[in-house]
Amino acid sequence: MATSQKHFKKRDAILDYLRCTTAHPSAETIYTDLKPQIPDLAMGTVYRNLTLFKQQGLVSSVATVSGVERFDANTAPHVHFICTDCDAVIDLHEMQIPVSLHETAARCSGGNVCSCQLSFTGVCSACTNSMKSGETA
Amino acid sequence: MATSQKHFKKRDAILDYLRCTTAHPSAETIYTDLKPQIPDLAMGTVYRNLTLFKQQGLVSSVATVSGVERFDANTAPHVHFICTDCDAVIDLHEMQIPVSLHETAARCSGGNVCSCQLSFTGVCSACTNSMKSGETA
DNA sequence: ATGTAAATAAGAATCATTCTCATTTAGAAA
DNA sequence: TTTCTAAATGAGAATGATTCTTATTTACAT
Repeated sequence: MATSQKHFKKRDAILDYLRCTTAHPSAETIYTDLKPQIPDLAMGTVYRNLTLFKQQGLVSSVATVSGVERFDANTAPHVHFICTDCDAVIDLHEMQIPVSLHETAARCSGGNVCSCQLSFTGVCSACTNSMKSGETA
Repeated sequence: MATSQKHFKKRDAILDYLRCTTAHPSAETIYTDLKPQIPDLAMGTVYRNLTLFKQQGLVSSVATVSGVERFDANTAPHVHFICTDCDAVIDLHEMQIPVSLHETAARCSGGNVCSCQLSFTGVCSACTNSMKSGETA
């Protein structure tokens, strides 16, 4: 369980779900996937806890894809690839964001930098391949 | 005027507005700012043309800040600073996105990369200063 | 047992965005 | 100049994601 033992069943389930996936799910995906195990889960609970996790720094919002916010329990800065075809948000593990960028940004902006996002948009390998083999959209 | 001379008065006004600002406005800001000059402008027209511009590659969506999409007529890849306090989206001109990153992303993802976004989140210099001098939020 | 404060369910409310459809417009054709 | 046509638009309805409200439930402390 993620936090204490008190009355945080749903909260813990949501955080655990996020910690066990690299799919960068939306609130609705989290809800849909947890609903069978937790039949009395409500969408409001998912949103409320996601907001809380963001405030606590346990979860970050990595992108808004097709108007839908996507979440990640991996709050370390890392690089994402966003597919415009299937809306997948994929980690690019091999790529690193140079720490120096952070400092440069702070200097250039004159403000306080607290996070950084680098993302590439395009068509993922799966979609590229299915297009080649002529599947219907 | 931005395109031809036909019946694109509103369209051209929207594109010109975007080309003359570095504020990365939302659809609503565009609407509000143009409304005095173009009293019969409708929100639908702003959204419709923004969608068109995106398809044409004339404008890109640079971020979603507090649930609102922000637009930029500068489609060259560049770095942004997003203020969590005042929702400003500010260009960091001095910073460059290395072209090599693009190629690395294509290789790592195995897909086709078509655009890239690097943004830093934090509190901008203006907000940092007004906090120091103790203004009310 | 009872009280209390936090967590939740349910659904209403909000807000950004998209859609529909009737109207207007600019240019082409007659 | 009229008429025609296709694209652009205005107005407002519809949609969909997210937030809010309120009553209820829960877990723990008393």
